[in-house]
Amino acid sequence: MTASSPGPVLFLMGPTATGKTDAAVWLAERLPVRVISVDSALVYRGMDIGTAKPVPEVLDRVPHHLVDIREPQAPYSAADFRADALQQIAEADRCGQLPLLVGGTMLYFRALRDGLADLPPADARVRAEIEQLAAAQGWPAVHARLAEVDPETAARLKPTDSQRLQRALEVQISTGVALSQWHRASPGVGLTRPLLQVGLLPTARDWLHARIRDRFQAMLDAGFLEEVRDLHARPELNADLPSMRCVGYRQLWRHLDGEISLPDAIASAIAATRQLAKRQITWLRSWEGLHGIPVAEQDRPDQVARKVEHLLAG
RNA sequence: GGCCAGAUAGCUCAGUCGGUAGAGCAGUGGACUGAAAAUCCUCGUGUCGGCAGUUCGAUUCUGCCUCUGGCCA
Repeated sequence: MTASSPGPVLFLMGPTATGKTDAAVWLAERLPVRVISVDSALVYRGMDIGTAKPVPEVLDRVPHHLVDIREPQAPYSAADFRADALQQIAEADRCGQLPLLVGGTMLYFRALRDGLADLPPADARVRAEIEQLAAAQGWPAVHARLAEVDPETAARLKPTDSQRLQRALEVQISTGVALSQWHRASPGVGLTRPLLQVGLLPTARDWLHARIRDRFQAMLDAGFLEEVRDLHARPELNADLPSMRCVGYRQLWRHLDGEISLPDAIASAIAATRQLAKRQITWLRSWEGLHGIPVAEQDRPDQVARKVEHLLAG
C-alpha cells in the first residue's frame, strides 16, 4: 500500500519585524495548520522579550513547535533544526495538518529544503584548540593550516572568515577527512514534496527601520534589560554562547559587563537588528521558487495572511 | 564682557609643514552546509562653519563674524 501523496509544505519567510508571526497565527486560527518555528533564537528558554517570542497566551492558543526547546547554554544547529523539523512535518502529516514553517533563519529553511551534507557535529575540544591557535597566531594562520589539509576549502574561504575556517579545520581534524571531501561524498537529501515558499518583502527600508527602532523600545519597556540581567547572572552563561550572541542580548550583555553605556548598547542593538533584516532580505532576493508578498507599512497581518491563504488555494 | 579650545562624511574624529581629504561607526549591495539573530566581503565628493585678506593656488596661514564647549569675571 502506498501512502497518500504527501501534501504541501508551506514556508513563510521574511525579515524580522515584518509580521510573520501574526500572519501565521491568523492562518492557524482558520486552517488546520501546524506552526513550526524556523528561528535560531526562539529555541531558547528564558529568552522571550528580546527574541519577540509570541506571548504565552498566543502560544496557548496556537502552539508553536520548536520554541523553548533548549537552555541558553546548549547549542542548537542547522542540522538539529533539520532533524526536528522533519519530525514535526511527519507529525503534522499524522494529524492531518498543513506544516507551516514560519521564521527568519534562512539557513534553516535552506537546510530543510535542500538537505545538508553528512558531516560530523561540532567538537568543542577541537574548536577550543583552533581557538587557541587563532588567539596566538591569528586567523590567517588557521587559514594557512587549512590550506595544507584542505586546499579546496581554504581557497574559497577568506583568511578573515573565522567561523567557517574554524568549522572547516574542525571537520578535518576530528575526522581526518577534508570538508570538501565530505561535501563531494554526500550531496544532502532535500524535501521532495510540494512546497509553497512565501517571502514577506518590505516595500521600503525606511519604515522597516522605524518599526525596528520602535519595537526595540517596546521591548525595553517590557523589561528586556531585566531579562538579560537575569541571564547575565547565571554562572553557566557567557558572552561567547550562540544564544548570548543574539541581537540585543549581545549588546545589553556588554553594557552589563560595563563595557558600553546603556544608550550606546541600545543604539548598537537597533543597528544590529537592521543589519539582520538586511541579511535576511539578501537571502530572499535570490531565493529560488519564491512567492514574494510585498508588505507595506500600513498592511495589517490579516491582510498579509489572506494573500498567503490565496496562494495556498491557487 | 574677557580668555582658551573646537567647528572636516549621517555620527565620532584624524589629517593636509599651502597643491581641494580618510578612518571607525552607521548605511548599501553581496556571500552563506552542525554557532547563522553567526561569520565574512564590496562600496567613501564631503559648500573641510561664513565672509574677506595674503598667495599662482587656502580646508590648511591672517583678520573679522557666527555657533558650541570650558575657564575667568
